[in-house]
Amino acid sequence: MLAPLLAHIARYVSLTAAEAELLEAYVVPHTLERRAHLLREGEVCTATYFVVSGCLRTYFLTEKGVEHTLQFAIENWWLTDYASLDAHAPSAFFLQAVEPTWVLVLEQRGQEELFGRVPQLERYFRLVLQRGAAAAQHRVKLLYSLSGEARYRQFASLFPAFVQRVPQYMLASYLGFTPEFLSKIRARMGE
Amino acid sequence: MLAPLLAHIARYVSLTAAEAELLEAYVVPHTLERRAHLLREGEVCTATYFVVSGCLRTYFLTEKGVEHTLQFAIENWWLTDYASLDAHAPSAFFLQAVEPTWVLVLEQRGQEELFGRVPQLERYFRLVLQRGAAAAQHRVKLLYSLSGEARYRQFASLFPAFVQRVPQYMLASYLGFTPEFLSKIRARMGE
DNA sequence: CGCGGGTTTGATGATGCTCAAGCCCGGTGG
DNA sequence: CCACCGGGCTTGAGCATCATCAAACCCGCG
Repeated sequence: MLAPLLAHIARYVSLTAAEAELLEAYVVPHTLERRAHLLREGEVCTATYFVVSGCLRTYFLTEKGVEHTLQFAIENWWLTDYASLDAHAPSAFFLQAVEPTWVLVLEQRGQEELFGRVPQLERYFRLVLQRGAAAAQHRVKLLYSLSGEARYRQFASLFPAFVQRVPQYMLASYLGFTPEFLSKIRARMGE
Repeated sequence: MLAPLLAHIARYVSLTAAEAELLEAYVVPHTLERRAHLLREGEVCTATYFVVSGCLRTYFLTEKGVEHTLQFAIENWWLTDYASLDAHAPSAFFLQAVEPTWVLVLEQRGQEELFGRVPQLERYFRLVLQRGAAAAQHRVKLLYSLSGEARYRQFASLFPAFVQRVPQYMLASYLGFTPEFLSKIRARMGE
């Protein structure tokens, strides 16, 4: 069932019933357990993933083995490693399910053909990427303008539910500091 | 003359001569003096800009008046504020020429019509955005995995010419630290 | 019950900021 | 042609933020 994807697409462009059916041939549903990986460092990324329910993240490891989360993707977000996808090169990142997650898989292979047949989809993905670019700019702006503690406060007030869903160490690594420091922030906020 | 843009487009998709001519009607050349602005905080962004020669940057100001550079765009890069463009909302950013710069202006208005007539352009911009998404991920990875000094060393070794072209305070604000600190790094590297 | 991953707590210290002063150098006006 | 700006770069002292390391703790799960 790809109804959630069709609903999301409809926010940006309109497809005919025939076009929607065409799309169906290119998209495969897949379920993931908590902590399951879609991609590991060194592998070549061959698909983009649409989150129907649950949550994915992109992270990488430093030489010392420390995790850093680059991105979370919740319902209605697409996630992939574009650098690896484009260049057919080994990825520097991991793609992982944060919790039990239901995704739709769109393989890169054959995608150009699909877009040739359904040009509205090419527009849809352009708009999705545009939204992603805006989000990335906003992300860097936050990293640069706020202190670690202020970033946490803002994030927690914007997405209180999400803070509950995600392990603290992932959140810390997303916000750009250590789990120990996050713990100290929370202690200060508690009193 | 939009030959440089056509050359760049040809790297990704192929246009017929008629399509290239169509594009010409939508693109306006514009020259900018050093430090001239294309967009200021609070204004609504209505176009995307292609750098033919020179250099643009996106920056913003904190409440204390400190500048932070989010992005540089040199030859063959597109730059805009997608958040403002999409939502027709006041921008949080400034777009500015770092040096005398020659840009091509593609107004948002009428763009959908253009893409309707030349679907290959929609693909081109999707691919440009994909490349931008990859660059944004890489950027955050660098911010998270390297110290300030290491970021400067890496940047200087990758783009030695660019370090010459740009004022140090802009570079510092792009790399995520203060001009004073950059000065101290350089002093240490000198000896 | 015990194990183990995740979180907490505390001591110590490095990284990079703030503030303030001086300096270098290109541009402008007298 | 020189004097004087003034913006940008440099230098230094003191300090805040946040990392590191290590130990204890908590709690769900086998």
